Amino acid sequence: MSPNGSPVSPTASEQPAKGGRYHHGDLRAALVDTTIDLIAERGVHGFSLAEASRRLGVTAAAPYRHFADRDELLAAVAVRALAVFTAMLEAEPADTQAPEQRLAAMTRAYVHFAAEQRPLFETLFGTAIDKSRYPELVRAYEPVDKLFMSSVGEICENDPRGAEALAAVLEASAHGHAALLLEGEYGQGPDAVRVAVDQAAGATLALIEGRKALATSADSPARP
Amino acid sequence: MSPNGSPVSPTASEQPAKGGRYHHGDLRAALVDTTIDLIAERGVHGFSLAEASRRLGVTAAAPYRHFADRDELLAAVAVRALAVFTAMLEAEPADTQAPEQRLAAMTRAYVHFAAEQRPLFETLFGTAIDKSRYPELVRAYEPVDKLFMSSVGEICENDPRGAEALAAVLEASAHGHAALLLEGEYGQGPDAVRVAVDQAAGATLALIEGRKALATSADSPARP
DNA sequence: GTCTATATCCCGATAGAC
DNA sequence: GTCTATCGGGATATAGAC
Repeated sequence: MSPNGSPVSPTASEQPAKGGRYHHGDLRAALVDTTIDLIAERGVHGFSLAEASRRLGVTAAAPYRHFADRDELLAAVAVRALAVFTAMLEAEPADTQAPEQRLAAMTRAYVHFAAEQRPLFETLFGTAIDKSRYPELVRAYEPVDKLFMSSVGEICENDPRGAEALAAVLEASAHGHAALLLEGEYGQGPDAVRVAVDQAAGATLALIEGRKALATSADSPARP
Repeated sequence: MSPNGSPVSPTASEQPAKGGRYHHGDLRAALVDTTIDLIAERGVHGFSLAEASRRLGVTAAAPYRHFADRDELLAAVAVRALAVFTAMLEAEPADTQAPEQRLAAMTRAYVHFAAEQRPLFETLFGTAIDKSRYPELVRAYEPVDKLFMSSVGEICENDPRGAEALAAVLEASAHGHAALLLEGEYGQGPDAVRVAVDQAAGATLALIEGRKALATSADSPARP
C-alpha cells in the first residue's frame, strides 16, 4: 500500500533488486501511485519523472515505455482523480433530497475532496493539462458533470440559460472555498476543513436562494 | 517600458554592453519587471532567476546583491501585485453607494485584476510564499483588508461573527470566479472576462441577499 | 520491459576578483 | 554592484544492449 492509499500491483517489490534485473508487475500503475505521493510531498510542480523512477528502483528511462512524456503521466493521475471524486459523489444518498440539498452535499464533497485528496485536486487544477490531448480525461469528467447538471436543471426548469449561469456560480463558489482552504486561509487542521466545508455548503444554499430572490425582485421592482 | 507596463529605471539599457562592464541604474526594479514578464510567459513555477538575469544582460550572480534568494524576489513581486490591486480598488467611487454595491464592485475589480494582471494574481496565489518572512508583504495586504471589511461590517452591524463568515464566502466566491476564469472555464478572450466579472458580481449580491433570506427563515421557520 | 550510457540542457548559490 | 568561475545539484529524453 502506497501512502496515498492506492493499491500497487501485488507483484511490485519496493526495493531495487540487489544484483539482477528488476521487474515490476505493473510499473505503469506503480508510477501513478508514486506520482501521487510525490505531488503530496512537493506539489504538482515539484514532481519529476526522474524522482518517481528513483523511488520505484527503476532507471529514469523505464517510464518511457509506459508514458510518452511527463504530461501523459499527469493526465493519468488526473483520470484517477476524477474517478475518486466521482466515487465520492456517488456514495451520497441521491434521490431522497431536494436538489438544493443535493447541491449542498456536492459542494461539501468538493471541498472535502480538495482537503483529503489534495494531490489529486492539485493535479486537476494546478496544472494546465491540455485536455483535448487526452480523450479519456474528457470522458472522466462526464459523470461528474451529469450529476451536477441534473440537480441544477431541476432548480432551473425550462431555463437552460439560467441553469448554465447557476452552475457556473456554484462551481466557482465551491472551487473558491476549496482553493482558499488549501491556501491556508482557514488555518490548518481538521477544524479548518470543517469550517470551510460548512461555509461552502451554506454559500451554495445562499446562492440558490439569493438568485431566486433577486430574480423575483427584478420581476416586480416595485416590491423590494 | 517593459511588456507588463511597468516603468524600468530610465538609465537601464536593454542590451548587454558590448565590451566593458554593465551597470544597471536599478537592477532591483528591473528584476521585478522582468520577473513579471517571465511569469506571464511561463507561469510562476516556470520562472527562474537565471533567465531573468539573462534577459537583463547581467550574470546569474548579480541578483544576489539585491535579493537573498529566489523567494525574496517573488515576495517583491507579490508586494507590487498588492499595490496594483489596491490602486484598482481605490480608483472606485467609494462613498456614494450601498455597501452591497461596493462589494459587488470590489468583486468585479478582483476578477478583473486576475484577468488583466494574471502574473501578479498568480504570484499572490500560485506560490506558497511564507508571508511571515516578509513583513512588508503583510503590510501590503492591510489596505485591501480594510476596504473589504469595512463594507462587510456595514452589512453585518453588531455581528462580528456574521461579518467574518460573510467575508469568507464573498472572498471564496470572487476567488473561485477568478480562478476558473484563468483555468479557461469561461473560454478565452474579452468575452470570457466580461461574463466571469458579471457572474461574480451577481454572485456577490446573491450571496448577501441569500444569507439574509436564510437567516430570516431560520428565525421564523414556520414562515417559508 | 528494463538497463546502461549518454547527450543536452537547466537551475540556485557562493567565493573572490575588479 | 557586477563579473568570472565554479560547485553541485537536477531534469527530460534517446539509442542500443540484454
